[in-house]
Amino acid sequence: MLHCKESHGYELRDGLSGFWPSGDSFDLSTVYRVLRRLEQEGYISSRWETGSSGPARRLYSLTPAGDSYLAWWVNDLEEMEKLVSRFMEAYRNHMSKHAEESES
Amino acid sequence: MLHCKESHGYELRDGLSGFWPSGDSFDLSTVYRVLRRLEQEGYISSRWETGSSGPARRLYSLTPAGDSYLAWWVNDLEEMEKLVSRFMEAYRNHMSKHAEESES
DNA sequence: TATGCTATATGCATACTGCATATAGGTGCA
DNA sequence: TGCACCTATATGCAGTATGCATATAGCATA
Repeated sequence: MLHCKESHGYELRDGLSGFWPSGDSFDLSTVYRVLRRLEQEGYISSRWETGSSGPARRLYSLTPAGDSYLAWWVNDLEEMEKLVSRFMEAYRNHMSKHAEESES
Repeated sequence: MLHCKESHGYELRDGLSGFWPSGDSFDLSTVYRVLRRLEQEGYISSRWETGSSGPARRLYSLTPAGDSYLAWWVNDLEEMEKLVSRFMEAYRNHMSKHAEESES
């Protein structure tokens, strides 16, 4: 999301909700803590926005290091996807054999 | 794996390694602790096997509750797979648009 | 002026992880 | 026999992540 545009914690949580089933999402405190950690590690940077309506917002944006980190992270997630699909294949394979044995 | 046949911690770790990339797998202590927890929760049960070669083994097998739990767990994992693939689609979509904009 | 929404932040108890370490039986070999 | 090594289970500890509760505060609107 930060690769698309700079944003703040509250808004990011709302955006994340779209990926979750039936409304539940990250706890807000987790979102803020992840943002703090990513900033400490240099992957994102923040500035305060006071002009808009409502209380002040801490706007985060991706740094070049964050850009690289995102690419690495997505790659890692793809590895995890493969791992899960290897398991699912083994599981379905075993279960169908198991069903055949029960039949006979 | 326990749905296939009863087994012990050391062996389960070896079996798990097959799913991981390039040899790395769960830490053994994690395996043992997960087994203990699953037994406490009633999803698996154990018995000691002393007859075979080497030190005594604690053989675990799936209980009926564990069977149901496995089905639930796989279903949950499928939900997670969908979540990840929703993200990956959004990510690739955004990245390809981003590349187009850089071109023009 | 009081209620509620937006927004950020911290405290706390609980839980999981990796790494190190303890323990102990068995196996092979000099 | 003695010793090194492998199998097997288990615990301690520090670091880290999580959910829930709570604090704080600005702004909107009735």
